[in-house]
Amino acid sequence: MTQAPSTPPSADTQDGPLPRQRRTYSIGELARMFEVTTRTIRFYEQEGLLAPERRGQTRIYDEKDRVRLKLTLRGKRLGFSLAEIREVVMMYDAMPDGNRRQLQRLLEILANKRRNMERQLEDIRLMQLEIDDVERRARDVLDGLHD
Amino acid sequence: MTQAPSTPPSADTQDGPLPRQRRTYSIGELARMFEVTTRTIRFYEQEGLLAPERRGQTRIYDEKDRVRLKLTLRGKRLGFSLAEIREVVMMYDAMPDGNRRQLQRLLEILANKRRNMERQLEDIRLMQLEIDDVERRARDVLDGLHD
DNA sequence: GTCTAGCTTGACGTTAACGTAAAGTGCTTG
DNA sequence: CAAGCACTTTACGTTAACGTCAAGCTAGAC
Repeated sequence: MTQAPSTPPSADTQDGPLPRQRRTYSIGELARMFEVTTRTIRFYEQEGLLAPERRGQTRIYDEKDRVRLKLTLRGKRLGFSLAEIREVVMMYDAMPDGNRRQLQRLLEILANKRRNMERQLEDIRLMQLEIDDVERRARDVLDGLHD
Repeated sequence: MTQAPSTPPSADTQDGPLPRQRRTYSIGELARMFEVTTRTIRFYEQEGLLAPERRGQTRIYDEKDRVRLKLTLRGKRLGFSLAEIREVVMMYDAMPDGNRRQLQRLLEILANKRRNMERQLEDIRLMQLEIDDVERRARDVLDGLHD
């Protein structure tokens, strides 16, 4: 429950115009931030989705890591497996020097995900209609129950 | 691969205005229809999501069962657990004589699912933007690769 | 110092959602 | 009637995604 930023002032010399966005996070911070456990975050690293630096033994996460975690969790909420997410993330990272086949494969995957999401959109639309219907009926029954 | 409706003509007497929608399905038909295995369908029954009639030992599915399976699979695609789906489905079935607390609970669950789906919609929107971005970059790199 | 909070690795446990194999039943088709 | 196919039950196996200890390191607070 205690919130303490991982980098307290530390009264260093040199606090000029430091690269503004160079903030870092501890594993616990990220865990609270996204409401997952530290175990989860370490597991994602083990699965190749994150690769934080180390200060000695301790993991240090930067902005890029945070974004990756965010995207990963979003992917999860949409039902993608960690393996799928990793595939895209890794290809994205290797993009600048990716060869043609890799890039073509990436485009395929993206097209797939797009189709997947189109379907999900449709599913959501339909499911919302169903829910509307069920709710309406439930309310009707409730109204009929004026004791 | 062979498709044969479960109720071949059977050359019975009496083929007048039979209750038009009284069609039934075998487990294999449903499986092919929704591209799941029969194991899956039996599993759903075991989990209380389906309750087909029996002709002897064999399961006979009617239109209502088919719809249930459809809704179940849609729910799955949206990331709901079988337990969640069952809860809604069972309450829906028990509705006419459901007591007030049950119905209130149902409304809660529905509100929850609604929130869930709102979030999914947002996730999809964001994810689509990400994908657009990644795809654009991939294409840029590909274009730069004119050998 | 020593105490605490938060970090580490390692390893086994757990749950959901099926897969898969074995062995038997029942219809219909040549 | 024998073959074949779709169906049945039983039961153990599998995979993903973590949970849950255990045991130990480390940096700052008192």
